[in-house]
Amino acid sequence: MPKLGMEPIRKRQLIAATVESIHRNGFADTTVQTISRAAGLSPGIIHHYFGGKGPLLAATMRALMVELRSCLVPALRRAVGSRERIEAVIEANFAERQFQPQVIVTWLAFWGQAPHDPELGRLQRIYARRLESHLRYDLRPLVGARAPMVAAGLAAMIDGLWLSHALGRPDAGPGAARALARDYLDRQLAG
Amino acid sequence: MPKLGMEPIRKRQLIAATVESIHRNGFADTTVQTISRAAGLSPGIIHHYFGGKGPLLAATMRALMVELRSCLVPALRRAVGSRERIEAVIEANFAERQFQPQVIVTWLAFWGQAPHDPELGRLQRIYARRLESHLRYDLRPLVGARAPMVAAGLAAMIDGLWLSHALGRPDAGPGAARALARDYLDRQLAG
Amino acid sequence: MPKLGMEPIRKRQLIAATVESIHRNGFADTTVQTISRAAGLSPGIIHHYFGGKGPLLAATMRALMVELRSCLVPALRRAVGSRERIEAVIEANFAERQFQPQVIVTWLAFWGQAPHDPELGRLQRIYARRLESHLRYDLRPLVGARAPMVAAGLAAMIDGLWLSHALGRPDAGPGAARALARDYLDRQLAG
Amino acid sequence: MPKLGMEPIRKRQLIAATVESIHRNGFADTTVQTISRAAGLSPGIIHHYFGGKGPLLAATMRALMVELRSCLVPALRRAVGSRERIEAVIEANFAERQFQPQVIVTWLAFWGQAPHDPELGRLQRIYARRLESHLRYDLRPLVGARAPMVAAGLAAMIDGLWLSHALGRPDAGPGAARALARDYLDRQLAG
DNA sequence: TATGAATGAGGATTCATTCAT
DNA sequence: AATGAATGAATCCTCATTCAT
Repeated sequence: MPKLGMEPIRKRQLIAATVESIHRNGFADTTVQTISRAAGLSPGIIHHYFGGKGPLLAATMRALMVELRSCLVPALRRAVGSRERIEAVIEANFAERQFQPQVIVTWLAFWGQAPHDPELGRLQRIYARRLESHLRYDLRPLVGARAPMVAAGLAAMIDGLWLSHALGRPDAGPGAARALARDYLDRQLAG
Repeated sequence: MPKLGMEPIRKRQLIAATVESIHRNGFADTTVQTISRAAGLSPGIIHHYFGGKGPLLAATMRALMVELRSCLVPALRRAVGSRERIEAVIEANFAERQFQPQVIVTWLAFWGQAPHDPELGRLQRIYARRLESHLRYDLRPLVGARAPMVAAGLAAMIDGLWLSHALGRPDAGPGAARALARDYLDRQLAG
Repeated sequence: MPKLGMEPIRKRQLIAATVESIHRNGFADTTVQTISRAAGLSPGIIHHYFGGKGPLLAATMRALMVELRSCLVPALRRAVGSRERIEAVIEANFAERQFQPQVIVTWLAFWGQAPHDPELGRLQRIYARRLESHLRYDLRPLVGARAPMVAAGLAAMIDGLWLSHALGRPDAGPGAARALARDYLDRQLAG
Repeated sequence: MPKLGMEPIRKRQLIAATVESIHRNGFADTTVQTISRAAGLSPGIIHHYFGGKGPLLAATMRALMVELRSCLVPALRRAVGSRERIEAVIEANFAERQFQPQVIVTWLAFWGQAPHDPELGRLQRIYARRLESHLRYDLRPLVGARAPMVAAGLAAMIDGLWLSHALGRPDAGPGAARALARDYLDRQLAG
């Protein structure tokens, strides 16, 4: 008798194991074996549930995006003005879960791979477009025509701070990162 | 006597081919074959001159660092004040050669791999330390105690703009990038 | 659930194929491919079950030793006196299975490789020590202080006859070999 | 201007280097590179003088045979009777130069390879035939019809003692080996 | 004469994937 | 549902060999 309802459990397990393996071994050295071992399951299971390594990687990136959104959406709902909404975006990006090395390294890996994998590229473009359109939309009432430029700058700042954190640079902890991003925003809104 | 003095020529060729292959195929799909094919040489030659794929990758990262420095050093010499020196750093990082997708993607790939490869990690730490110490040194007379923070912010900004460019985001061309970085600096120095 | 219990079957198959390949191709030209082809299996299976070529070679040598012992032990049990025990050693070494060119050539190959491979060297030393200590122990009551010397001579004789057989010399068939070894023993015990 | 008369010098150098490399690295791990490095020359030189690795190996085995003969022939000339001639054979086989591990290991390697290489096989058969015909010829007047058997036994004894020495067994030094071989002869002639 | 350059076939090994159970 | 068995293509690397100089 087959156990029922295992699918969502196993899928979550395997996605978590993928993040874990990319963090531990790097993207280039992440194999079906390292993932399944990290999940405590057999290699065959990946094909059973995802149909291959590629689809699992794509599913993992999608899961990362969903998670980021699940941090962002409630914060956006609570925010009352344009500025608060932009700050909510910053907060979400530097929320504890998003700012773990595990997660950042995985984002970094997917960014590196995105130009060479159609599905990952598609997801990455969706993420980028969403982030900038959010920012631009809310920056418009605050900085007018400079909105696209400030949005680009803030997006770059956020990603750059992620990168600094992933690379283990000094002064790149969650607190400092948030402060630097807010400081950037403050100065843009001031002038 | 055989053809002599091929070593530096071949080494340069193979390093260029490595950058090319990482750009075209991604780091994870860059193999001894893709590199040697890009160089128009046989796979064996990589071991002849570098002793393996790993050393070639490290040599490529070193070459990238040397190139960046060769953009930076003369610009720093020409600069007369602290501010001019910081602007020289920005200029060098967004100079034409450094801002090619080929080069940026390669940097990105190495950053992703650095945490899992001792030699690449060493090189990456050297690069990060140099950049920030340059910035901090010259920011000190301009922003005083805020120097470390501004240095971290500017470094993140530079890397974030590289990343935006590598990921093909809009408004992330060389001109826009330079403008955003300079704008960041201006606002930090303004107060 | 997959096919279970294949491991011992496959291991025996691969060890037999190793002996076969060394016999057919020589040690230096025995590759993972020649072995797996002789076993009618794929090259990957060797790493699946043994973890590599080296461990398979060591396992093969161990299997040869086990086989030789399995000829020797019951014969020793049946033997009632010192002399009978020594004759049992001779019998075992020239038993049909041990005296096949396949097996002898494999021993010869391992002897040649033993000085350059720690694990094979270890096994070879175990074999040599066991043989001589058996012989010495049983020769002591028969030839007294000359036991070590006679043991060394008899061991050399046995190996030399193996070698002659492996090299296809005339008068080195199983019968002749046994007769020569027994003759050596007789003459040593006589005087 | 080409240096003249280098051929015999280089050939001797390369043959010595082959023996050295087989001793140090084993036959299976002896490559054109290990040989040329041991000779302090470039890899290309082997093809220049021998036309390849195979011919060099054959030349090395031939050189070993010539050396053994050069020990044997003068000793045979000095010998006055059948028994002295047989003892001369024993002496030659255990002469200092022939009983070096370097040399024995090389013989062992060639024996292992001989069944799979026509040229090495041919040489090995010549060696074996010569040794036994020498022994048989001189044993005839001493042991009559038993000559072939005693010749086979003595040949096996000699090779077995070589093997023992190569494998580093105790009581297998040059002195002990010679004593064991002579003892074998004595007892055969006695009865 | 002798070399280092260069090759490409073949080495061991790893990998994603398939499959019977 | 989930596994271990098994594969064969692809990986990095080594090798004997060729060649221009």
